[in-house]
Amino acid sequence: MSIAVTLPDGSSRSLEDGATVLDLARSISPGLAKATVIGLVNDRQVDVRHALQDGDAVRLVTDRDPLGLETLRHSAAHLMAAAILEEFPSAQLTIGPVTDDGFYYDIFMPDGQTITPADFPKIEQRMKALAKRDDPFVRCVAASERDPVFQDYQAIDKVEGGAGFNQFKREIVDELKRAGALSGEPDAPELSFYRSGGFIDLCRGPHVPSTGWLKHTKLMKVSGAYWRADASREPLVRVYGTAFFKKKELAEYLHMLEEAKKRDHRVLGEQLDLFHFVDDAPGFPFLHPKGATIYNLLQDFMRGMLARRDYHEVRTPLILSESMWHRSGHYDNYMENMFFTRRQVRDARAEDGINHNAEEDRPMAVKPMNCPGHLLIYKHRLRSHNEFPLRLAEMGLVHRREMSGVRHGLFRVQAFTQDDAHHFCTPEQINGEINLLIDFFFEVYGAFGLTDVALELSTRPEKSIGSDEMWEAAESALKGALDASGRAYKLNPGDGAFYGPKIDFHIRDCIGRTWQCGTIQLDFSMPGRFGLEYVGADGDRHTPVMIHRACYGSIERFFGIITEHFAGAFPLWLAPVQVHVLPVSEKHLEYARAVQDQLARAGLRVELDESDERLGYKIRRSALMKIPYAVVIGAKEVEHGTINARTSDGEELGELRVEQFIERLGAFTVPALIASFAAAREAAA
RNA sequence: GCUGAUGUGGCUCAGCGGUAGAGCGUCUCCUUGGUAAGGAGAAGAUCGCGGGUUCAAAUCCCGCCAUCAGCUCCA
Repeated sequence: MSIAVTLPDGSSRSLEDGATVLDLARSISPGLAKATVIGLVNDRQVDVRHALQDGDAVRLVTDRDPLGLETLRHSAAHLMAAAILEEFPSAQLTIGPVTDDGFYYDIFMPDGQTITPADFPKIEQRMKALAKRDDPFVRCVAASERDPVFQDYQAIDKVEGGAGFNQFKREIVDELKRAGALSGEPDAPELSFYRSGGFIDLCRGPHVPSTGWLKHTKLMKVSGAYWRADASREPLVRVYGTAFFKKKELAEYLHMLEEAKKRDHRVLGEQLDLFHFVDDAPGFPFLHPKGATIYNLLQDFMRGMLARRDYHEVRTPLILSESMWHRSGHYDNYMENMFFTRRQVRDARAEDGINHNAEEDRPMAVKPMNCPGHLLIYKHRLRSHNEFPLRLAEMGLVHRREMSGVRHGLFRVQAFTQDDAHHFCTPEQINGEINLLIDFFFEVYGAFGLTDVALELSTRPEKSIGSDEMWEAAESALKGALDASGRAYKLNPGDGAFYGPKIDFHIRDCIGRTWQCGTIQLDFSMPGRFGLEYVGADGDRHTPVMIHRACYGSIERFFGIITEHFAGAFPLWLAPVQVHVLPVSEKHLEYARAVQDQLARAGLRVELDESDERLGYKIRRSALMKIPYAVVIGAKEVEHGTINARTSDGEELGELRVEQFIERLGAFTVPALIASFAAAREAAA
């Protein structure tokens, strides 16, 4: 007797009757058998010991699969729960799910007991011992509450001194029973338990084959939580941990967290005097001179890139009438995130002399997006297809209300500048525009050394405007352009903008974190709502297609991202101060001023340290401010008419003439940088 | 929005019922110095905001605001 199963590539494999997922992996290769965490059988997750049936479609999930890592972490949550029960026998387990970067287990601690990070070493010790035993995770399905497994389970997770087991698991079991578990019906949900060594937990599964897989775990922190996330219910202790397949991966993750802490742009923003926030303007950054320099350079660079691609820059108002936002659909879809104006009128009859509810004949709202403004510019006169593709760009300042608790430095603010643009074109031109944009964006990110960029295609969300046909056409247009570009992309169903599907650009920084920056959104809806038209070659009027796009996304946020990416040591062209002139003593000030002048005339941003400090101190201060070059001026330099340069990380360039120094710097202005790109492209072509 | 923590000179923090402290930064003076911290002195604070308790509140209680960490659910 044998059975046949199919694999994702469509091939079929025959196996002995009763063969398991693991047997299937073994039949392919021993390496695969070792790496297989779980199986996906007919789209259902199962343990490797699950017996296959004839005709099953099987995918083997390995340690390289995100789902494999999720499974590992779920199993690690069990391991931690077992260790915690050993350490705190009266603890009652509730739920222990996986999160983005690890797992947690919510635990009820009776009698005012608690778990703190001070308990972590003991718990981790026990987890290590349990992992070392390499106990298999065994799935057991209970047929009834009298089932021995159920009885065993109750013996472990019981309320100390009490008869039954804990009320939380009881609730879950009762819910499952209501859903039909233990009913004996053929399609009833199973009431399953997982046994590993002496520990049993109620669990849907699946799990890694054995606890030996769980050697690389770490407890991270504790926080409070409530049962069922309901503040009126029992408070629980939530213990967080993380787990990886390999020791190296865990070490890298911990190192990344440490690095991220060191690079925190909010801290660097203070240290490097870039920006700050004040309580009375929550989520509204104040850019200091140095921060504003970087912000302006980011804009300059983008403008340079736009100039080579036939964009027309515009400026549109911050505030438009509310009716405009009704028409655009923002009012209905985005109201909670918008700022509205309110008219205040002096009124002697009012209690405080002000009428706060003065009637507004034209209520106004602050723009959360720039598109309506651009639509109005388009609409100002009749357009012809000969102008297409028409690309309107704007460094547009938008305001968006954010729920309290989500603001975060420059990453999540309430006012930010989008490097926004809208392309108006014919349906036939979509493909070309999308491809232009993809290359464009890659070139921009490359200028910051951000070369690891992933694309995602997001489709229609629940809350959306426009007909089914429109969405279908828009989605297939984007997909077609992406396929034609030959670049890999991931599908992200239901995550599009309310007016159209989009392509998002996720960039990976130098410590491995990813950030969504660029976006290209196709919109078949807004032009119609605003009555946009163009005269086609046929002399008839048509509705144009509109593409919304931003490359940095938010300049403020991008600023934050590169601050962390470079750890504050910005590349020369972006450094707010590029050269720091440090005279050894007052006696060399005059010559130092001449050097400063010469460097500034060459287009460098130069600062002269006139303070009455010793050289060592000036160098230290210069290096801490991460100014790329320090130029030392002493008696020798004055005499020779030279300078003595060093970099912020201590590399000495030695004594040289100012012209020689400047020559060595390469492209340090935005125009020079952009010209170097053009030269590189020509060389490649 | 929810949970927990925090809010003291420009910055980082100590003080936690009894006259507001330190370090860094700033300013002044001395020093004229060669590649990551010379010395001395001074200025600088309605202790987040508003109420309350107390003879007395930065300190205790309540509310609000802001910040930080996390969460926004089926084993």
